[in-house]
Amino acid sequence: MNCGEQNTPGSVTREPPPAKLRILAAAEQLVAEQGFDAVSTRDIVARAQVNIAAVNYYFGSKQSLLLEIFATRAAELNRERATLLARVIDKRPDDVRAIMHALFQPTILWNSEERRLALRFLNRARREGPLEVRETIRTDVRHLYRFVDALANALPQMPHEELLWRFHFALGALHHNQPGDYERLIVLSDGACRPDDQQRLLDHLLDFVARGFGV
Amino acid sequence: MNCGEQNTPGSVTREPPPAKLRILAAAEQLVAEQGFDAVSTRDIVARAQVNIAAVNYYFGSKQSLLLEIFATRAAELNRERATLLARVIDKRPDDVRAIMHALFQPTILWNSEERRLALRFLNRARREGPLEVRETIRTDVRHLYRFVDALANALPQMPHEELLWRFHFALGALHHNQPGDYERLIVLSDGACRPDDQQRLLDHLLDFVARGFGV
DNA sequence: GTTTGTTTCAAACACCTGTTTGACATCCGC
DNA sequence: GCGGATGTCAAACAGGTGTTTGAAACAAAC
Repeated sequence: MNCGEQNTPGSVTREPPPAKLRILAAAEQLVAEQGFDAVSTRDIVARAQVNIAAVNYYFGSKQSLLLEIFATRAAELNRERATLLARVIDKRPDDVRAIMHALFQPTILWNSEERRLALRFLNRARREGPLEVRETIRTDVRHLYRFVDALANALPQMPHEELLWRFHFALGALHHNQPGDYERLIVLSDGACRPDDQQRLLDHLLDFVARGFGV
Repeated sequence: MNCGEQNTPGSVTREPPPAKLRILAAAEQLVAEQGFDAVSTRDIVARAQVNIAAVNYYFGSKQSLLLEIFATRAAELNRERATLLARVIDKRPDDVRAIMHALFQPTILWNSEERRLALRFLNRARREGPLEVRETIRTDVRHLYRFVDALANALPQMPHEELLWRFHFALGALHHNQPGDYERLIVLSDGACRPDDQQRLLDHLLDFVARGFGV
């Protein structure tokens, strides 16, 4: 029997079967590499070595599958950022650069292929994802409020609107460091600037943004 | 007869027939509004009120049609930027903010719906366009060299690599001001920051970037 | 051994995609 | 008038899309 309505037809206490995990991994990797619209259900099941019906059996639809991956990865990222920020607020609450470091570091410094794919998937979702993803990103800004509050605390003399503009531009500078964005920098600098040198990129980015905040 | 090989089967001296122009306009508008992958040939011909075969008759393929729009609009934008830059170099060659103003202004300040759509199309092309578009953008950086040279001239003491990093981040801050990017700013500021107020956005952006350049 | 719930499978479904065809209409130069 | 190039059209093409079906396989429970 199909039970298409349920997302996890298996007993809730038992761990999900390998097939489900393989679908999640395959979908994430393919979307990260090729983009949201370029990946078909058949591409996913081919890589996961699973029958075509498995996607709808386990996730209800292709879209639900991708939304689940997005929700999982976004929560992971926001949790990591919040942890880093809490540490900064505890020790150096007036250090604007340290606050922005907590925001930037988790997306700039990655040390495993799995993490690289997860971040790439998230960025694809932001830009190419279905309307539901975009809407979630647009409205769910709770995790960003923590950073804005921390910045307002560190820069008490700055008008709030001014602070938010600068925070917005800082996010722009951050998000511009994805494949497809930084290639022109490599060409322009004739290879001198290497965005794949993560630590160096992070340093330069934080320098730029801290100056933008006026500190 | 079809003459599928030629892009402009009509006599080259005569102006293109209304049908061709209607296809160009319809394709640009639809892609600007809905994205590269979301628009089908049939969507385009429906809006242009043209038979389905007209796209391939006039442009050879859907992709060629979109590439032609991209090339036209990109050339327009770069020409405008170059004109503004030349004026700045002539009058205030040391004014970093003025140089960046020449780069930003044409994409931030637009005064017609037609122009808004053209800019939106260009941004869609950058992010979602076919590989050929991405490759063109990546390699054709001639128009950016003028700005880098102007900046290097205005900031002779700055190491070139440093300058290029900052230029790169400035482009990131610029490109982040598109629908889909700035919505969170509106939510975060509870409507106080209005990215649709073009002059205000441009001022804040130039403030931020100029500070980022250390001037 | 039978029953029950879960998982897998080949096949098909209905629909959409970009592109092509060949016939028909139109217009211009001669 | 005629011939040939130019434009338009309905129809079909070949292939891809996400999703569904119903039967089979499997495991554990009784």
